[in-house]
Amino acid sequence: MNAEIATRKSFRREGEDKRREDLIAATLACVAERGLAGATVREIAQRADVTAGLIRYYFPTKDELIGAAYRAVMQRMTVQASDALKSANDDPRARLYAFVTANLGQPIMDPHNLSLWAGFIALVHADPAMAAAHRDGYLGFRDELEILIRDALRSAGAPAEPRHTRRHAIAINAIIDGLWLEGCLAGDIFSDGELAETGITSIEAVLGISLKAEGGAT
Amino acid sequence: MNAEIATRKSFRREGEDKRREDLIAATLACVAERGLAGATVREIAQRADVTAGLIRYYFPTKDELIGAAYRAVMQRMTVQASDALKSANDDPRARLYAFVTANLGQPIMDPHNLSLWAGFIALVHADPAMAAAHRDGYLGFRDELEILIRDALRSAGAPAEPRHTRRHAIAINAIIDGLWLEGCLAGDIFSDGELAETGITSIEAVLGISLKAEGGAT
DNA sequence: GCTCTATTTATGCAAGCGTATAAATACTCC
DNA sequence: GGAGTATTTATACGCTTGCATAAATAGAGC
Repeated sequence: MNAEIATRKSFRREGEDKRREDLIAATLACVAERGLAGATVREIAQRADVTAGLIRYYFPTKDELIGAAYRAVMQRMTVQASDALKSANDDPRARLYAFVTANLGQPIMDPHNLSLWAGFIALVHADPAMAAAHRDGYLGFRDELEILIRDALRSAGAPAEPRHTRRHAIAINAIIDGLWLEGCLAGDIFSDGELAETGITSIEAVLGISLKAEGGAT
Repeated sequence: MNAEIATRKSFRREGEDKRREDLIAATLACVAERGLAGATVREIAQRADVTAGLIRYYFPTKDELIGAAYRAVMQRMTVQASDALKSANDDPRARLYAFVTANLGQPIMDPHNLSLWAGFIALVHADPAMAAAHRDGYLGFRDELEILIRDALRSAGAPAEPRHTRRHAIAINAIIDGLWLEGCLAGDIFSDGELAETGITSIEAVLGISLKAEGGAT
């Protein structure tokens, strides 16, 4: 040991998966706090308690990290919505009901999620890879929704041919997205559960069926 | 005249309004082409055929220019939607119909508009001034919509008390926003007019009335 | 046509950016 | 416990960014 004052940062080696997750989490935290512009390599590294150079070891370029973060957000929201389905998997109409209310409540309907989402959407236009990632996510969501709708319609004895369910999926996807947007942007001007309730009522009107399970389960 | 090679850029003095408009237009062009990140002071200046320093003469800070551009876009979209109303101002239901289809067609439903919008929305979270600008625009839009809804309901002999129209406005705003989003993001996977048609059908279902004028005008 | 000033150009600066690369170090395996 | 390697740190480079400031000039008013 000599007279050097500055000591080198001590560190632990982490598994590859853990590090990637940490870096993505740090990225999301940065974006949530100061927007996409605030997600600089240095800031992300600092938040992950790591030096900036390490990021490049796991992500060849910053854009790849950003893309990975976007996919992580979308997947997280998808998983959260799917979790809601597991809790109420008996009646098809109850399932659709649960899916809608989950998407229009905490933790999915959150300003941070919107910030992240909007930031990425703004990139979609310029970055083809991001655009592809987005389209996949969107179509995946709509497909899942379309199945829920089809089952709910059938359960209510209503016609559920593809040409109907496709249109319904488009419309109901719009209702969910639109209300989600409103809630994220100005959640404080709505009473608790108002948006979810509005969503359910509107969707019932569009489908022409009730989403309250008649059997009375769950 | 001496041996200097580099000549100073010649220029014309423009009126304040003209310059501001040009700079905003250049900003929008930059954002449209390469996203918000592509809208650098130098790039904007070049597109406006002006040197970078001049921007600061009209906009104290770049953020102010961005904010002005945001307001310009929103206003442009609002005006375009209002223009559609002027063409069909007889029957209240026809007016609502026109308003909806205008918002779900060209030139409002355009990827560029979404890019701009998303970029700004991503900023809203971090910038209170931008947030205020956005909320004003949103509430303005919804208020206009609520009036159209109220008149349409009355015209159809349906109840139109505030507590109903408010809910309807929230829901229908969501439908319009959501479909607008879908169309901007992936307009190519929808047939022409499909989204507008879907919107009308859904809104009719939600309101429980037809939007085709019975009298048969326009 | 001269003067004066608002407008515009030109230049530079300090900060922050993403990326590259070499050195250091924690852990694995024998 | 020693050697080897994958992981991490440290440092620096080249670029771009927004912003500041001084010099130049177009056009209005007399």
